[in-house]
Amino acid sequence: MSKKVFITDDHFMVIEGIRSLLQNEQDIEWLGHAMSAAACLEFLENQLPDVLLMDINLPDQKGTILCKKVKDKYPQVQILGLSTYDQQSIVRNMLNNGASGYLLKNASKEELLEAIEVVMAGGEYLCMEVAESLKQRMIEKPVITKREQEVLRLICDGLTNPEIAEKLFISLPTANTHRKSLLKKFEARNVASLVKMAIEAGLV
Amino acid sequence: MSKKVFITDDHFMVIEGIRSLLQNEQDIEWLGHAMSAAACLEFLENQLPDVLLMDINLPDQKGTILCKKVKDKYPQVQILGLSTYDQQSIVRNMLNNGASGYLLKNASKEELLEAIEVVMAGGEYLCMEVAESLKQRMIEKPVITKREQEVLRLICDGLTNPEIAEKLFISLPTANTHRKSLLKKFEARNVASLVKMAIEAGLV
DNA sequence: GAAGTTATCATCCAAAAAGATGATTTTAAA
DNA sequence: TTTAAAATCATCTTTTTGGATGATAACTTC
Repeated sequence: MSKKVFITDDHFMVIEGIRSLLQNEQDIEWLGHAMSAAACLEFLENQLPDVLLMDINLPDQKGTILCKKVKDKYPQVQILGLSTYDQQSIVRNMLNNGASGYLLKNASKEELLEAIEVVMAGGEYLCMEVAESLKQRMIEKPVITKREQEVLRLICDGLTNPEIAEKLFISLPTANTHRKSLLKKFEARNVASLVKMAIEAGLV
Repeated sequence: MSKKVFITDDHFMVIEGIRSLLQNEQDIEWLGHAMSAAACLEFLENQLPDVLLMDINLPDQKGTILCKKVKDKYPQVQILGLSTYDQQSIVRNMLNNGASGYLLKNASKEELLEAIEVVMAGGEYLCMEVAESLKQRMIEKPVITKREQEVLRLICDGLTNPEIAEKLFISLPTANTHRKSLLKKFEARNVASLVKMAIEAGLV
C-alpha cells in the first residue's frame, strides 16, 4: 500500500523540489499540489492523502488555521508543517492544531522520507533543526548578572578561583561567591554540570 | 556592476531552486546553467561569470577536477563548491584546487548571497555546517579507552569520584585514576576544561 | 529616601580534585 | 609467549571546590 502524499505550498520551487525528491520512491504516490488554502480544501473534497505537506505561509490563509480546518474535517489525514525558518511559536501552533510534524524546507530527503513514514504510523516528527531549537528553548536559563557571565566564561575556559580573581581584579572570596551563585542559579552540583548546562544553553 | 552568476549542477531542482532564490536580487545577473562539466567548460569559452557555483557530483567529471581546470584557465572566476553533504575530504580538495568557498545545498538564501558577496570580494566562505564540521575535525580528540569514555560521560553529568566509583563498582582511587588520565589526555587543567572539550569534540 | 539588586569582601569547614608515584592484574596484540 | 596496553588499587600532599552565613558599599528602581 503506497503512501499518498499531497502538498500545499505557494512556492513552485519547493513543490518541484519535493516532488523531484519523492518521484523515485516506490511506495509513495504523488497526488499533486495546491498553491493556496482554498485550492487545498477543494482538492480534499474529492480525494484524501495520507500525508499532507503544508506550508505555513499561504497567500490566502495562515497554515495554522488551514491545519485546524483540515484536521477537524479529516482527522485521518496526517499533516506535516513546512516552512523556511523555525519560528517556535508557529511550530507550537501547528502542533497544537493537529499537525503531526514539522519540517524545514531545507530538510534532507532522508528527513522527508522519515517524516512521512513516522507520521503515517501515527507518530510525531520534527526535523533536526526544529527539534534542536525547541529543545534549546526548553532549557530554562537562569537570569545571571553581567559579572556572573564573565565569571562563567572564565570557569568554562578552565580558570580556577585564584586565576579568576586575578584576572578580574577581585578578591578570591568574591570570585568564589560568583562561582557559588552560578552553581545555585543553574542548580548545578559542580562545575562539570555547570559547564555542560552553560554550553547547552548557548551561554558560552 | 552586477555579479554574474553561473551554475553547474546536474540536479534540475537545485538549479531551479537557486535561480529562484537569486532571480529577485537586483545586483545579480543570472548567466544560466550547465548540467555537466563539459557543458560548463564550453560555456566558459564564450562568457565568464564572476562566481561559478559548482556541484561536486557531476555525471561526466568530478567537481574537484573541473574546479582545478577552470581555475587554471580562468583564475579570475571565483568558484563556490556545492554538495548535499559535507564530506571533509572533498571540501578540502575543492579548496586546495582553487575553490573560494563551499555551500551545502540546504544553505539559506542569506548564506548563498553572503557567499557570493564574500568570494567576489576575494574572500573565502564556508557555510555554517561545513565550517562547523571542519572545525570539529580540527579538534584533535585524544584516544581514550572504553572505560575512560564511561567515566568521561559520568563526569560530564556532574558525578563526583565517589559517585562514579559506586556507579561503576570500582574503588575511589581507580575512579580518580581514570579522571586524571582523562585530564592528561585532553591536556585539560580541570573538569571545566575537560567537559567543554568533550562536548566540542562531540564525545558527549 | 526606602527597597531591592549587584558586586564586593570575610571566615569557617568539609569534601573533592588534582598532582606525584608506584604497583598488580587482566586483557589484547604481536 | 613475550610485550604492550588497559584497568585496577594504593598512599600521600596541596590546592581547589563548594556549602553555610553574614556584612558592606554602590547602583537602580520605585
